[in-house]
Amino acid sequence: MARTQGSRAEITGPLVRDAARRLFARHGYAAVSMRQIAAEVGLQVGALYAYTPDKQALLADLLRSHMEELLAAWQDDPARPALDRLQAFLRFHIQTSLERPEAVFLSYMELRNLEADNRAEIAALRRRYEDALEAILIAGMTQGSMRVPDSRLAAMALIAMLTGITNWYREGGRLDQDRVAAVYWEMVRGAVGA
Amino acid sequence: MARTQGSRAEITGPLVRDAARRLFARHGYAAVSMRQIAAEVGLQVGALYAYTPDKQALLADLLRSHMEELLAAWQDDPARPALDRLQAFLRFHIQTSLERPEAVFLSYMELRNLEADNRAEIAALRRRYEDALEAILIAGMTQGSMRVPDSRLAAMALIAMLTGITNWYREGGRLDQDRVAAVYWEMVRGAVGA
DNA sequence: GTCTATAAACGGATAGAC
DNA sequence: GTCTATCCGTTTATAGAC
Repeated sequence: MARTQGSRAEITGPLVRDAARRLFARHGYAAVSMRQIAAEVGLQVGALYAYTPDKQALLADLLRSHMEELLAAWQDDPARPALDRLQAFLRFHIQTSLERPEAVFLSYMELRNLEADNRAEIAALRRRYEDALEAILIAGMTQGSMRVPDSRLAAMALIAMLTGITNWYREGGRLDQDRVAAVYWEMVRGAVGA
Repeated sequence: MARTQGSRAEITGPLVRDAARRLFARHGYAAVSMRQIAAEVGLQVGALYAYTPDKQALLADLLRSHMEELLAAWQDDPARPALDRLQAFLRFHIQTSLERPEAVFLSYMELRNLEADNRAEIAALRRRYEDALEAILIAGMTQGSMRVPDSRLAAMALIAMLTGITNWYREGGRLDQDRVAAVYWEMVRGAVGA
């Protein structure tokens, strides 16, 4: 039989992280107090420190786990045609971004509020993600199915373009996710000279 | 002969705004204290309140004046070919973004820290800027020189893509501003089906 | 316009009881 | 694991002297 307290802890931990993610994304890391996070979960401040050593570690955990999940979820097959891989990347990026818009926003916006070593770690993870896209573009040029003036800049441009969707997309809006992906795919295909 | 105090005020005001812009962009609005801003300018805290009623108004002023300068500086000529207008927009957006990366960053990142009425005002200005780009895309489709699947989404996609440059561009880096503009222009042309 | 001093609230984090 | 209580530094903003 499950221990009451143990079971509670397994639930409370994720709740604390969910609340922190939501509040940090909405108001900014510095603007959110530990008291606000506690209130959102239904705890008193002191109890939060059973789940994180301090506020900074809470933010670093959110960013690190987001990037690690992203990298683990992305499945590429270098044997496939580059254009197919690019379309798969586009769908993957749009879907995960719209599933977790708060984590995406945080990862791009709150890097500056991390201490140097935490920041370097997250930046390296993000760089691996950018490299995954650039590898596809390089393959496309080698295969002759794409033509981009600079693979590094093209990767940065495409990620910025796709991530920007989270700034305006609203569930139940004019276009659903599939339609958005189709529209962006047409533009991306053109941008890479396909 | 100029009054010492009057002359000082005309200089101090902009200095306060410059310091606030720099610090807000670097650390985030909520993370920056009025004391830090004062120290940056060489004042004591109390003196800041001669230039702004409060911290919130200081941020709102920065965002509003940035957007208004942007809109005032953008000179379009609807009589020209749409592709030329689009290239002019691209050059304009890249140049102004790289000239004032801090203001650009603030305008996109700190909207959430404005009170509702201030936020609505800035959002409306930003919307006008997006509309200026969309108008060019619509003209391009009418003229038959462009083909985009959705003019609104295309405008949002292009602005996100171009603004993203501020995230990685470094003066004296691998590519200078003209080269960056040329690379992006090739991608943008493709994206709009030209 | 700028200073010093201060009010009043809020920040992160910890201690000890249960 | 959670609560209450508290420490102590910092925050925005204001008052009054110069």
